[in-house]
Amino acid sequence: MARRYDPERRRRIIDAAIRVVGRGGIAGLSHRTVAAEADVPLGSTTYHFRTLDELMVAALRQANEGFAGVLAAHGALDDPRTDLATGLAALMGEWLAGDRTGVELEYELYLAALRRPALRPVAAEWGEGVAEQLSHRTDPVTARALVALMDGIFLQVLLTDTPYDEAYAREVLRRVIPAGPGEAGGPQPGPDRPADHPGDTVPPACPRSGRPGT
Amino acid sequence: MARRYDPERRRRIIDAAIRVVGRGGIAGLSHRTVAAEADVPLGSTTYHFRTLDELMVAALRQANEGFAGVLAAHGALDDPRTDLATGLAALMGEWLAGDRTGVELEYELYLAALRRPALRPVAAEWGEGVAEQLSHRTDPVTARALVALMDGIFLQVLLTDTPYDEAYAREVLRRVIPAGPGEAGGPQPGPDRPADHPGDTVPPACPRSGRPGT
DNA sequence: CATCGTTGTGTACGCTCGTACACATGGGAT
DNA sequence: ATCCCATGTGTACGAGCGTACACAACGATG
Repeated sequence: MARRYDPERRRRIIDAAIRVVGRGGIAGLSHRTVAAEADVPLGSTTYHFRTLDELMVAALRQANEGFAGVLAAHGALDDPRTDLATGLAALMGEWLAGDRTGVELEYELYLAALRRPALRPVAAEWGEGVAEQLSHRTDPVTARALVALMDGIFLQVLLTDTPYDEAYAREVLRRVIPAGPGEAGGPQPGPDRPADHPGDTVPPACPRSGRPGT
Repeated sequence: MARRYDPERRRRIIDAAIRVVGRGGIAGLSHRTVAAEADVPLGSTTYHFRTLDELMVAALRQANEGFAGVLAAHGALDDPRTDLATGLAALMGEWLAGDRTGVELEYELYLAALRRPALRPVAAEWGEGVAEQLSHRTDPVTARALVALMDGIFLQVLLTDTPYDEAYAREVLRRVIPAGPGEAGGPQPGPDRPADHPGDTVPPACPRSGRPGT
């Protein structure tokens, strides 16, 4: 039974693809390299994934534990007493300090999606995931801005080989977050969520909650 | 020494490489495609550029006019009376409105630089170029933050197929810029808010354009 | 038991790629 | 004039690629 039909084959191929991309980038991804990494015959990869895009989408979606996963793992951000900028800057540092394979994978996907429409939904999902996590603490506009800023900071770190400067990240993140009533940057004493900030002339952002299908 | 036949050979190859990358992405760049585009024999491209990385560096450096070029072309940013956030948001819109080849090329470079160390300096240059332009108006920390934020916003626009929201960009850019002596650009809404364009209205934020299916 | 169709495997074809290398060309040095 | 060598060109080779396709294994079905 298990001998013939191997439901783990598919998963193993996907895992191998993630390792291949993590090691050599998307450019190094091919049916053969994945087959070799997964220790399955070439025909097996082409059977389960007719096209490379299909394999890429499956792999990258499974590796969905990017920064959004780090955020979700630390419920700390849900605690309204912690400073959001400080927490985000710390989590960014944590993510960058570990195995950078995940970080590189995420941004490789981001940038590869520029040319491959098939990857766009997956790339968009990640940003939305982070934004959704943040929406518990701020308004949608700020959440989107924070995502954009963090993306830019990550890219700066990855592309310039400069070490991650957590204090700098904390500072600029704090600037984006509209100051609540009272102190600026400190823990928020108010019990209810600081949703809107007055004088905000920006239209409400698109919630974009739909999840694209496979 | 005296050039032999065609001193423009090299330049023509570089131009062809830029067109090739702009059309099909870096993935479509090869000695042969460039040779075909430039209408020169294959050996000519390999002679002038022994390796593909070398050709890429030359091409991308030449195409490095990018956003820094747009900034430089508009001396408007040097005028301290204009609001920096407003000006940047407008220039971003201008860059995105035109031929997007340049924008895509820029971020294509980013992608390639993630995995190819040879391209990293070129990628870093463009960010530094923008930061330097900005340094005439703000401190280095803010300049870096603005670059990061703009990168993130560009990526959001390119990846989600949402139209560029200039009002949103202006708002979040303004938050990053600390309120200075000459200009009031900070998040706090002071009594005199300069350079508020009366004309520009906000486009509807949720077009939810059809997502690219598989 | 015989048959069939789904699932998995091995191999081979045609293509593009980077690279190497022998050859052509013509201006400058002698 | 003769030679030299930087410059330019054509071709060929091996590697890796996506894809196609014939075949093997095995559960379901009659």
